[in-house]
Amino acid sequence: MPELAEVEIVRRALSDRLVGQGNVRLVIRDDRLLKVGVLGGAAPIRQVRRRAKYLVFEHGQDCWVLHLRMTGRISRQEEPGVRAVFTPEHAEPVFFVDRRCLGELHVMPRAAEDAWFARRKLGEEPWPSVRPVAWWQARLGGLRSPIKTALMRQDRVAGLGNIAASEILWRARVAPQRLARDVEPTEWMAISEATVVHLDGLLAVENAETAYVTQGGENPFRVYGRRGERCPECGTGVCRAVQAGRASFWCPSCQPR
DNA sequence: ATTCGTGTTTCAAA
DNA sequence: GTTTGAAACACGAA
Repeated sequence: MPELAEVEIVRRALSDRLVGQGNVRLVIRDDRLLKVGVLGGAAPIRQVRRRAKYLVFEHGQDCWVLHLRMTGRISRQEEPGVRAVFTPEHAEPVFFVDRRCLGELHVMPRAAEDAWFARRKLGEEPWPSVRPVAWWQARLGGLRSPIKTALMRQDRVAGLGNIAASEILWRARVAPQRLARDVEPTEWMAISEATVVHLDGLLAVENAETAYVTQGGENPFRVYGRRGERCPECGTGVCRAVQAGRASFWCPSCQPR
């Protein structure tokens, strides 16, 4: 479940295992992973950065942009679904696992990175620092769409996905159906703080170790995926509805419309 | 045995 | 501007 926090966890893990470990080669096993560009040979990886949910590797003169999409993750072990393998000269290999094969790798000269991201039109990041109310109002305040849908607008605020949207609104006590333009300043503040609390919490719990084993654990979320279960705050049954084609979860008592 | 739903983002089309 | 559906893909659950 590549939430923003998990992408950051993966970034840290890959940075630890690939930077300063001599020449690194990326061996692609499934050609569908490489969408654009030609993969170079062995070269050092200078750094691993994150932009929204994209990972950016500086590899020699090239730049690798990797997106985990829905099921991409890393592993230290050989296992079914391995699509590529990072092989550093002086460290153990790291396996990129992606059961659904929706992950994407784009290879380009480093000079082309800015233009590549400019085409994606990504908004600014709402994390790790708490953004002021005016920041949210300027980006989402005028939208006529529901706040839950607005939070996922990558061109306005980059990095919040379907899970995060439900979780943040639950913490902020704002109903997902409320229109973004109707959200009050105090509610924007709550959303802003909830964003940081939510992501910091995931980051603290899912340390670099668990990032290697994201499957099989218990649902770490408050309302996401918990239709019918009791709200951890008040005990009311959690509701589920589809908004813009995506499942939303909320507590009708804590988040009145 | 089919069909449905699934964390991502980007399109086209209504 | 907003919303919807589809697409990329594989697989477990209903």
